[in-house]
Amino acid sequence: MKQSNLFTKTRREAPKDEVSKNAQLLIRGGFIHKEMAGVYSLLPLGVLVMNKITVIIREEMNKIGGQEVFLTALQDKAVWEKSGRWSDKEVDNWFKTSLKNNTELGLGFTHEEPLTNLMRDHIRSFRDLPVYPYQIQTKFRNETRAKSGIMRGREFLMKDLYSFSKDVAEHETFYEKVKIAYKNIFARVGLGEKTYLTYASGGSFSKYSHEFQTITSAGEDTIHVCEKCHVAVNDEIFAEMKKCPECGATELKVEKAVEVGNIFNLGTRFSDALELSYLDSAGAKQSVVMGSYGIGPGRLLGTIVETLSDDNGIIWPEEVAPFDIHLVSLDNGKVPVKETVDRFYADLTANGASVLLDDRDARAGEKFNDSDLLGIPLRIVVSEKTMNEGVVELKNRKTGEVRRVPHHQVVDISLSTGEDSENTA
RNA sequence: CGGGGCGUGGUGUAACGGCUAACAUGCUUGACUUGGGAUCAAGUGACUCCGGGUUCGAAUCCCGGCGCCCCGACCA
Repeated sequence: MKQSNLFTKTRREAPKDEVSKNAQLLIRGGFIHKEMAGVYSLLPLGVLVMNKITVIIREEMNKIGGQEVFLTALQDKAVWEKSGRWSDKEVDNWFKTSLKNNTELGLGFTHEEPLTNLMRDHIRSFRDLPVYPYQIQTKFRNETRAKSGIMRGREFLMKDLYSFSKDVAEHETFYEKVKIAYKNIFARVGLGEKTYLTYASGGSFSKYSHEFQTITSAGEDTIHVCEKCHVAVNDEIFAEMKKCPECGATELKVEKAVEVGNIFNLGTRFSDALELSYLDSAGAKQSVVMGSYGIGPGRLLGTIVETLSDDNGIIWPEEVAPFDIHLVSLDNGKVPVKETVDRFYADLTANGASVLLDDRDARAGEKFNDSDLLGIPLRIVVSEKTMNEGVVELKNRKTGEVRRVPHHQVVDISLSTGEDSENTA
């Protein structure tokens, strides 16, 4: 798209009430708008990135048998009373409201109960299992303190996958598959290196649960990292575990980290409470074994910015960047820059690249600064200078590497540059 | 929810209880420019968060409300 058509503006300074790097850069670049504390709207650029993230998540979920559903935000009190989680004593971050006739409703902070209840319509026999529905939608939590920009809000996008299995063995097989799917997701969004499978307290049904923690000073959690095994132990259980659960090493590195995903064994907690059962091949009634697997796409977005930016702005990984290429036109009217840029735009787009064309009537410095701030992986500059040499300038946002490429090779080289970095991500 | 800090043009800041609330940036117009937010000129833009109070006089002091940030507690 043409940058002159983009209604959002970049700004030099972040609002003073934003301290976190993720919100500062995302606001300065025009990706998000703060509505109130802990509540952010996505602007066009933010939507582009968020869609990239959710597409990756969907692909990986579908690959392991996930089936997407879309559940309601308004929640039925009666369903939650069955599991005992309607009470404010059990769950203190409910947003609750009511109908005109005073019937109480909740705004979903999670969806175990309604989904389990819904699945009763579809699970009768062992032949109906296993099944893996998932959802990507807004959750509401009345946090006593929103903080860290978009990392901990009161309204946020969440992906939750739920597994319904015949027995513990079947559940555990799937649980391991999710671990791999999650690793794929974090690698694809550019956080693979810094994200650790982390052992954490498990609740009532298993000794441990697993979190995925990304190392960043903006994180709220403390983890003990085993570099050798690329796993970590959450501080909350480290006193008891004392070592790497995989190699037994006791000298672990203490890091601040943010929880970007978690996988949970739910056992039969919800299936029993909501009477979700099936008949086995012998005709006997059995409890369904459940698991839940969350990733917060919004928190992921914040974490990417938090960990992959530099002093000049954001550095988007290839797969989540709002555009593949930032085509910057420096047109002084002396040589036909515009015609050339338009041709590259058409050619690149025709070959499948998404391109943001900076066609604004602005000075080079402003355009370069904006380009760095927006963080599109590849910048192509066309100016009088490059025109006179019959080349364009390609600059890699991440490495800073600059190459001059003859006009006839621009499309090929630009597209392959993207693929290269994708493979090494 | 406990503690602390803060609310001034769109944004970032300044202003002893006392002149027309200042500066930068943004935005508009023009000039000159065209490879890292250049320069010059002229404009635009604020009931100083809201409501009370003290005072001859309040952005400034006091009370209440609302909002925002930070630390802690909490976080399926």
